[in-house]
Amino acid sequence: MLPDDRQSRIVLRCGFARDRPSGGLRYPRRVPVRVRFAPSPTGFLHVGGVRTALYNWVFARQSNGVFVLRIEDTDDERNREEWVTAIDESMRWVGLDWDERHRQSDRAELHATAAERLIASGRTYWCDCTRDAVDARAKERGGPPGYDGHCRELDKGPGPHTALRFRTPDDGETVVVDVVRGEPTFPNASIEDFIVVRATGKVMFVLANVVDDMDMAITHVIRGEEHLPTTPKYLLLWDALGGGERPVFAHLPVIVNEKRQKLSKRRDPVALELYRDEGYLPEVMLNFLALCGWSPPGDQERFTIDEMLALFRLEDVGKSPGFFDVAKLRAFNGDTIRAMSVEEFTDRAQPWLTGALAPWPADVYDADVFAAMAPLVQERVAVLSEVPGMIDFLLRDEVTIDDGDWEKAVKPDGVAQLLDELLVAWADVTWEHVPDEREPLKDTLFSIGEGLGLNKKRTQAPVRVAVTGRSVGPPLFESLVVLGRERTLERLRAARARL
RNA sequence: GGCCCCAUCGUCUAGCGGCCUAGGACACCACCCUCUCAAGGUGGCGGCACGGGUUCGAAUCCCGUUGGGGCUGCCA
Repeated sequence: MLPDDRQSRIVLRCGFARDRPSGGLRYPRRVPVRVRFAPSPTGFLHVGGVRTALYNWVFARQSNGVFVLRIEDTDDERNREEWVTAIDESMRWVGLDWDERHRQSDRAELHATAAERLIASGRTYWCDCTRDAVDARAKERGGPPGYDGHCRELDKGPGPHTALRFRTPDDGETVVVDVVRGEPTFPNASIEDFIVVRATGKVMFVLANVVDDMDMAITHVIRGEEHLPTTPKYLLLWDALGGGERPVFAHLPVIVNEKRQKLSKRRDPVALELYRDEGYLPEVMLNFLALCGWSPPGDQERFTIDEMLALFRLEDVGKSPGFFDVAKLRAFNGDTIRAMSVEEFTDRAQPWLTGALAPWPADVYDADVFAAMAPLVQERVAVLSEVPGMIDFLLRDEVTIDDGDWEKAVKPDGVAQLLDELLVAWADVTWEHVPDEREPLKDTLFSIGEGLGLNKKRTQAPVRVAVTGRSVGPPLFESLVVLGRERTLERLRAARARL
């Protein structure tokens, strides 16, 4: 949390990144804080992006700063309007609200003006080398790939197939002041003369980025680590455009898959909406994503957004890549579901029961049936999309019997007789099950099983499979009471006939 | 290839020179509970990549090695 001196609304002195006696990274803490999350609408919002957005959002909120959502939609080839909507929806779903929202495509004029200023400054030159020519020359001289400065002194003017390059310094170095990484330093000689304006006249990503950050008075650039290598270019442009005090950077560790590679939209299941539809809870996603790169002091792992607001410090963000561990996410989600009141659980499961995500036609659902089963279902699901599968045998007229389960549970010797006796006994037993008190259903079943030398597991298994279709599910006797005597006996008879 | 980044149980992490015989969580295993599956309870397995320094003392600081990753587009 920022101290009270934020009120001064001026640029503050440097502070210590950590309260360690041995000192630490010094970085300016400017106020008022203005941060931005800048996704490009080339696909759904992915979990790594949400993590970045979250850190930005928290950082802004805890210092009374401004959180800017900037849609970087300057790549006509890949942008789609529907993805813009998807980003907004995803952001809303997890509750990350923005104070300002901009479309980079609306700002082309500003970018063009900046490009002109760059040209006027003499720091750029025109180049009409094709990619192939650049590669060919690199290959020829046997040097590293990349642009060789071919057109530097050729004094070419703008024209078709001609792009504008920024002339990088030949010596010196550019250091990035980074709250999480220290001060990565790049020799300027290793930075090639990069393109800032395409032959089409459109400015490139770095330039647009710099111009917008400058114009929006961004104080802290919090983004993925993959942007670190382009940061020196950013800084060179920032200075060339006279941006004044540079923003402070925080390059967040990448999130990787099980193969330790950066999460990719193409090969990994990373769309936030995927998790939403599967029944992961937004607060759990946020908690889990917060942990991808940061952890509160001590052993605490579960926290609310308010707790995170109180505890989060950018300088405590870790440096090493983190694996997106869905198993752990599931565990978190299950715990959170179990911690809910039954009312809340019922409420939040509705999309999968009666909404667009429900696996059955609207008239199949019966709220009374669900109400009777809810507490039992609640402690058995890890994600909400598993809810309908727990009770479908109670709602549908037909049960689909799992072949594997049938073989294992119903085929064994003695089951036929078990079913025969059960059909008789359950025909007039009191149809109720009150654990620890009256358990007529249970008692009759197990005494028949016992008489046939079947243990409890083997006794309940065939009944479960005959009635529910599967060998796993919610507690049997409670389910039977909801199902009712007639339908239960009907299914038992069907199973007996099938044997 | 070049530049940059990273390195504690299988995974995510705590650790900020002595509280470390390295703590927690997820996963896994065993047992208990039990009508199945879960949940819950108890216990267990399991780690400071390697090599040099610095220091009375290093998981912690420095250097190197190795390993992993990112970037290297007229994409963002």
